[in-house]
Amino acid sequence: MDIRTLCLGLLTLRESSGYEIKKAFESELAPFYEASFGSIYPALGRLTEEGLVSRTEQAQEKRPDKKVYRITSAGRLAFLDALAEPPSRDRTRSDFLAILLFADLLPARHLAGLIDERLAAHQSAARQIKSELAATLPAGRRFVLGHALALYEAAIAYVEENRHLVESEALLAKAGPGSGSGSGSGRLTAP
Amino acid sequence: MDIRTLCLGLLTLRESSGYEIKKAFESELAPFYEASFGSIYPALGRLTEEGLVSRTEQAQEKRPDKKVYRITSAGRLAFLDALAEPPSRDRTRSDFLAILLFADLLPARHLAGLIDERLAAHQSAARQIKSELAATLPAGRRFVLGHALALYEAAIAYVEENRHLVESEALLAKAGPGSGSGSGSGRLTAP
DNA sequence: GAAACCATGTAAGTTGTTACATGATTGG
DNA sequence: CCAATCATGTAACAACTTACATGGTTTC
Repeated sequence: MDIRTLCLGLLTLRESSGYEIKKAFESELAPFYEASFGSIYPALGRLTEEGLVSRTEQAQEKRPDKKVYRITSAGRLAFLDALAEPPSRDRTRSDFLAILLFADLLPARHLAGLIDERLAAHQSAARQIKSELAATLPAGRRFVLGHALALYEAAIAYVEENRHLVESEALLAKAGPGSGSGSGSGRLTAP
Repeated sequence: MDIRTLCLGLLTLRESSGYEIKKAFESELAPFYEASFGSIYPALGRLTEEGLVSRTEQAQEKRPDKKVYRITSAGRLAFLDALAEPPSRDRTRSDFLAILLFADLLPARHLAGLIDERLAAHQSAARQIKSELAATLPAGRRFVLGHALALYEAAIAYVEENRHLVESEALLAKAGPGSGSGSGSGRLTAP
């Protein structure tokens, strides 16, 4: 799903300026999409040309005119079509995991620092989602926020329980065959 | 971390042809990176020019010469430098979650189909990771595989427990305020 | 007999980011 | 007083992907 389509989708929720669309990417669509102004403004321009959104300008003193975009009925239909398409599979890129794959090339204290930072970041993200979940929310939003929270919490738990795998110098070269550890909870090898 | 650097990293594990690097992306670096031939071959060419890898050609009958790449000591140093850089934050894009955010625009049976497919895909991915974890593995690889497994399992559990949020027509318009549901386990609202 | 695997590479195209250009207002 | 917020846009650049080009071999 490209930025253009996502802008259209966000405009089904409420009318917005480009600036507000950016913020919507950072709340509604975080943490599973992001977009910069450099892609949002051209996308809104194209949607306007295509008649999928309409634009009204609100003059403002001492600021550039605010341009408010509203989705048109053609836009709604187009967005429904896009939603009906089979979703392409998730794509993730994680420097953190790439680095940890090569853990044996790095000193344990460096890894410990990286892991501490990651845990702190995830804990703060989880806390923020929890506070958002306290409000009344549309079902889709609630589902998606809860999903993000569940993944953050799983990642935190996993990293806390298994960081010893990459932090013990003695174990860096190799680890014994897994004891199965069926359900992903608990340590993957003895400490 | 760009494809070029990741190729270099994979070559610290073993010497490989471009074709084998592609497969390594699909095993070692899955599911948190991917790359096509169109980026791998040029990356290997550039690394060779820069002296970070060496290339030897193995003539083969009835096939293009196989070109085997080996990392050089300059290459090892360069990769260590890259690993020491602070990791950029994870970026995920998920059409599935984007679609679910707009669940109220879609019929419940369509959503049910999407969710069934996602569960099947995640279950199969989890099964495959479990079988890989049965072998003896370097610590970094084990950590990273276990991480992927933990996230798949958390996603499966969450979706199974909360799909009712988006599948009950009656609840589509809005959901009540959360009962907190502190630790992400359990349902977010009553069924 | 079709699909997947082996094996390399290029060119064109997509999609997006970063930096540039500009500048007032508000909150800590 | 410094950072963040509000507000829009363009141009240059980066990084990939897809499709094209080629073709034997192995497995179901």
